[in-house]
Amino acid sequence: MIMSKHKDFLRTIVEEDLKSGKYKEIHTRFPPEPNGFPHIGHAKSIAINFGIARDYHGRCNLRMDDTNPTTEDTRYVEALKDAVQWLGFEWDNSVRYTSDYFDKLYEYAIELIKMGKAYVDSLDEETMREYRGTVTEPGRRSKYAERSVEENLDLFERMKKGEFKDGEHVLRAKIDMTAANMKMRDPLLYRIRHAHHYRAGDTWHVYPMYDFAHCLSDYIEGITHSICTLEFENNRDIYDWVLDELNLTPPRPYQHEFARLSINYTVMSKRLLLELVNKGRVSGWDDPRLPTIAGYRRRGYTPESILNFCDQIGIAKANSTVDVAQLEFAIRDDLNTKVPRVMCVLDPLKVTIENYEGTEEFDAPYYPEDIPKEGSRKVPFSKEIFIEREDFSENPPKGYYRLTPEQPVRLRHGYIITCKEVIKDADGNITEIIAAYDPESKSGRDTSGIKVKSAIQWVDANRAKTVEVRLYDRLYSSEAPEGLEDLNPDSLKVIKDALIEPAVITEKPDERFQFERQGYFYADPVDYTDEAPVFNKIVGLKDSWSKKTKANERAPRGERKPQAKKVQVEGEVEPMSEAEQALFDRYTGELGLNSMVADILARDEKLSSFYEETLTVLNTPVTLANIVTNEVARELKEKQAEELKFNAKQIAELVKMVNDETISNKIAKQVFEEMAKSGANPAQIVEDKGLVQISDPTLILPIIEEVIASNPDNVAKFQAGNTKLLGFFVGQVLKTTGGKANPQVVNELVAEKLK
RNA sequence: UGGGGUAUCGCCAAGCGGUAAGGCCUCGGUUUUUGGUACCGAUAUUCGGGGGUUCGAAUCCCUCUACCCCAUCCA
Repeated sequence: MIMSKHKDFLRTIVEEDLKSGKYKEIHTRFPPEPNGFPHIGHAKSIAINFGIARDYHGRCNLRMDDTNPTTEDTRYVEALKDAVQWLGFEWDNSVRYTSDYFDKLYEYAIELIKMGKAYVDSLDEETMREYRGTVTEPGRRSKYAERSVEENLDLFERMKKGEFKDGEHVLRAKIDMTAANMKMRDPLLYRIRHAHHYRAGDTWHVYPMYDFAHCLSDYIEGITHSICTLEFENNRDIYDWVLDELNLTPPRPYQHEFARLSINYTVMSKRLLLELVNKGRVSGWDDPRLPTIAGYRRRGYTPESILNFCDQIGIAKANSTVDVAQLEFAIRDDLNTKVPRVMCVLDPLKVTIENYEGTEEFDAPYYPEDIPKEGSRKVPFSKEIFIEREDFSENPPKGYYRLTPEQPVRLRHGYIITCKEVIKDADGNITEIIAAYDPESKSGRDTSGIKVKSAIQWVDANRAKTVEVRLYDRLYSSEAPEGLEDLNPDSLKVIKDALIEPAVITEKPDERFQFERQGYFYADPVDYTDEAPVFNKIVGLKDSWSKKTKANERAPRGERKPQAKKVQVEGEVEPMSEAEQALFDRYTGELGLNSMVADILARDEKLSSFYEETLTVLNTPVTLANIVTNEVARELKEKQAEELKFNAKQIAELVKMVNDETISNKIAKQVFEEMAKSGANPAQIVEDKGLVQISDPTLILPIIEEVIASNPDNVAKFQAGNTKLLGFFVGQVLKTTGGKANPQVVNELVAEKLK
C-alpha cells in the first residue's frame, strides 16, 4: 500500500516510539464493547488500529471489552467480528475477551489492596456522589477508606463470593479525593453485580470497571499503543496510575486519543440509532439508510469505499463533522471503475416509433470506453419503448439537452429519434410520444449526420422486466439532527414498477450496476429474487444539470452568500493588584519596557523575580525583559525557578552576546534551547557548535548567488511582484549557513541582488 | 464555574520560525453516444480575536473568545 506523504499524529507517535526503541514491534487493538451494532465510527477506529498495525508490520487484536454483564450479548460479538472481516482485516490470533482476564484482574486488585492503594467502600450510591464533590469543589474521602488491608481483603473476597447484595460495597482506588480531574477522585475499580454474563456465566459476582480492566487488558495482551476516542482523555490519568502503581514489568502501553467520526445528516449515537430501530422508523439495524456497517453493506457500499473514506478524512484531535458528500464521493469513485452500465427506466413514458417495424437487438458493451473492462449484452428494441418521463419536455427550459418537439435525441446504443406528436389525457398529462427514427443513425455506424445533444436510456416495452427500485435519500433533513423530529420524510421512495433491460436479470453480470445517467444500484441481498428483483440505490451520479436547474429555482444568481464575519467578544481582563500595579509602573517608566511586556512580568511573581535577577548582571532592561517574557516564560510554565537548568546570570550572558552581535536572535533561541536542556553556559555552547554569526558580505554573497541560481522559478515569481518570496530566499541562505548568517545582512543583500 | 482538550477555505486536513500541501464541495473549460468519468484551470495576502517577541510568526510569549469532554456502581 502507498503510504501518504503526510502522516497523521498517531503514526508520527508510533514511528517515534519505534525509532527510539521504546517498542520493538507495535501492537494495537480494536476494543469495542459488544453492546450494539458497529457503525461507520467503528470503521474509522478499525481502519486506524488495523491500519497502523499493517503499516508498521505489527499486530492488532480484536478484543471484546465485556465487563458489564447487563448490556452485552453474543449477537453483537458476531456483528463486530463480521464488520472487521468485511472491511478486510485479520485480527491477531483469536478474538480476545476482557472477561477471559477476570481472574488475572482480580489478582491485580488484591495486589493493590495489599499495597494499601485500594479499599472497599460501603457508602451508598447517593452519598458517594455527594462525597465526590463537584468540578469546582473538592471531594472528601469516605470513612471506610480507613479500613485495614486485612479487612479490605476479607470484604473483597466475600464480595467475590457473592455474600453481598448489588451496591452494598465497591472497591475503589485510593488516589485523591481533591484531584482537579474528577476521574481521579478515588475511582471505582469493582462493583457487585449479580447478573448472568453472556460468556462468564454466573461464576462472578464482582465485575471490574472500565478504568481498571482496560489498561490491564492492554498490558496483558502486550499492547503498545492504546488508541481511543477523545472522551477518554480524562481517563488517561487512571490508565497511567493503575499501570504505574502495580510495578509491572515493562514495556507497558500508553493511551492516545483521536476525535471520533461524525457525519452530517445522520446520527452515530447508540441511543438515537436504537430509537430509530425500536420505534420502527427504519426497517432494522441493516436498514440501508443507517450509518451502521450492516446498513452500508446492505445498501451496496463496498469495504474499499469505506476504507478510502476513512483514509481521506484523516485523523486528528479536533471535533469535526465530515460532509456526507465525501462519503458519496468515495463510493462513486470506487464503483466507477468496477461495475457494468445498464439501462433502467424508473418513471416510464411510452414512445411509439411510427416508422419502425419488427424487432432487433443491439450489441451494447457493459463498460464505457474509459473503463478497461470487457463484456457486452444484447439490448432488445422494437416499435414500442419506454423512456424516462424527465427526458422529454414540451416546453424545455434553457439548456435542456433531451427530447423536445424540436430536438432529437439518441437512444443509447440505438437510433436517433425525433418527436412527431405528443398525446395527452383529459387532464393534459402526457401519456405517450409518437416519434420517428432515422435508420441511418444506428449506434456505431451513424451516417445520418444528425447532431444530438444527448443520449438517453430506454427499454423495450415488451421485453423489459419489471423491478422494484428503492431510492434512498439522507435519513435526516437536518444537518445536525437531534432526534426523530429531524427525520427526512422522503428518505425512502419505493418504485414498484421500474423497467429494466432483460440482460440484468438473466445474465447477472454483477450485483452492483450503474443505471446509466441515474446512479449506482445494488441487488438487495435479502429481498431480491429473479421473479421479483429488488434494487437499492447506493448513490446517485453527480448531476450537474439538476443542480443547475435547482439552483436557478432557489437563487437565480447562484452566488455564495457572504459569510458574516465572526464577531469577537472582548472579555474582561483581571485587574492588577496594588503591588503588581506598582511593579508595572516601574517597568514601563524607569526601565522603559512596553506595557505588554511589563504586564506579563508584573503579573507573574516567578518571572519578575527571575527578571530582577538578570538585571543585576546586565543593564539592558528591554532586551532582557523580552527574552524573559518569551523564552524563559515557556520554561517556567510548568516548572519552578529552582528546577530550571539555567540561571539568570546565564540568560544575561546570552543577551550580552546578542547585544554585541556575536550571535543573532535566531541563534540565541537555539542556544537557549540547549541551555534549557543541558544547563551549559551560553558562551560554551556557541563555541562548541561554532555558532558565531557571519556578517561579512563577502562570505554571504556567494551563498546568495548559489541560492538564486538554483531557484530560477522563484526568482521569476519574485520579480513578477511576489515579494513574500524574499523570506524564502533569506530562509534558504540561512539554512545553508546553518543559521549563522546575519539575517539582517542577508535580507539587505538578497533584496539588492534580486532587484 | 475547577480540570482536560480543540480552533488553518463552505466541509475534512497538512503544516512544528523561512513560498499557506492535499482531498471533498463549488465554479469555469476540454474530451465524451452517461449533463457520468477523465483531464486542465479558478477558488485562504491569511491561520478564532487582540497584543508582544523576531530581519521574518499559522508556528514562540501574553491575553481574550468560542466549542467539546469530566461530578454513571456505563464503556
